[in-house]
Amino acid sequence: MARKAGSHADITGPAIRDAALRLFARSGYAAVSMRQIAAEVGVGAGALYLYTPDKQTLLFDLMHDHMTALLAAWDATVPVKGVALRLEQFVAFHIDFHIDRPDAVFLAYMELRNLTPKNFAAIETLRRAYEDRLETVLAEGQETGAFAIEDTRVTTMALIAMLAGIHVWYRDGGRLSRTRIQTLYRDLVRRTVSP
Amino acid sequence: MARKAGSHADITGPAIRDAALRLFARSGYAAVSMRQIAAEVGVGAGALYLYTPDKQTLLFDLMHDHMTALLAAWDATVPVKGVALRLEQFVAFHIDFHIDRPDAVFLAYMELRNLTPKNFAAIETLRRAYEDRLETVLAEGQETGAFAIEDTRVTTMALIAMLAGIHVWYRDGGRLSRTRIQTLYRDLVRRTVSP
DNA sequence: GTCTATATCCGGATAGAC
DNA sequence: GTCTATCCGGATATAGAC
Repeated sequence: MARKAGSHADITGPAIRDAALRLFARSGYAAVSMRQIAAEVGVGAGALYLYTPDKQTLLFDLMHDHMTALLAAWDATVPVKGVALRLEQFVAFHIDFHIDRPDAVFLAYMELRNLTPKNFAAIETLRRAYEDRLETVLAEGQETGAFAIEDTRVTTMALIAMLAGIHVWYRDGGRLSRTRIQTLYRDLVRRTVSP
Repeated sequence: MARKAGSHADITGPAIRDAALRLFARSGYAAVSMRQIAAEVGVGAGALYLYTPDKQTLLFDLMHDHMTALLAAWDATVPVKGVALRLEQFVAFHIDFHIDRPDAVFLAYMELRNLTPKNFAAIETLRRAYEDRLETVLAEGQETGAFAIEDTRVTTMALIAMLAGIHVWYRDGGRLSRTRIQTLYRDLVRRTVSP
């Protein structure tokens, strides 16, 4: 995303990304026009192209930044001792990270088909890397006998899907607090893998 | 969907729906044009409007028919005795129904935001009704002591999400047969609710 | 029942003034 | 750095011929 030095660049650039993220998440990439994004930011449509070469790149950058931030955040956690606790740490981490970024999460799995093939491949690689983080934990627990898992890959996908499903119904200020949700899902996951 | 009597109506009408379903699932509602659908069917774009008043209604009809078929199919199952077996029946049913209709499944949860508010409400009601079918089974098992569930609603959403996630990675002729998948998920679900 | 032609509008992206 | 004006293509939906 090319960015020229100068007056409002530091404000307008992030504002464009924020607006695009919000609008893409709400209405879908294909249904949102560059004019809408510009209007939300308060600039003319032409000004957007000072910050992004095109609409596709704007989408890709949003998704790419989200996925790399997700991976970096998990890799920056301090592993707790014991694979069972490490799994619980993953669950709590995942819920925290995703509840804080509902729009980016929405994009990351709803707009894959609006990426060009090359961009799609890049995001898929990152997504697969995140799945592998969980699968690594499950495989370790399986080897040590801490877990009893029939098929590691299927269990990985099942748990990721279960956790990802939270965003469908979660609302700030709803019936369940974030901590309560983390407790409930920690227990669901634990039961799924415990011997 | 208005339909005039006459020569090719019985062929073209379903052909339009088939093409629209396939294209919407592949590229997304907003990214597919009426011209594309018409070309896929082999008619001019204008001819589509003999079978649907507009693009939105075409989308809604596809989603609505899928959801009502889903509910009808479940309600038509002969309940097995015992709530634990009934839950296993739900898992096998869900997997069968959804694996057979990948495109419709995709639409039903990816294109919700492209529905008008009124159409959205109608589909949401049906979706909620399906969730309630599962929740009813879980609640019954909880009451009889057959299951040990901390929060029935959360467990319902967690299991639905887990099952829905299959479509993300399932491929015909892949590593796992349908029966194998049903067995694996049956066990995952069983562990999630068993006392 | 379908086609061709068209009305009308809106999309992404660019050029040049300020 | 942003605005205004614009190019150009393609969208939905309709009208009238066959």
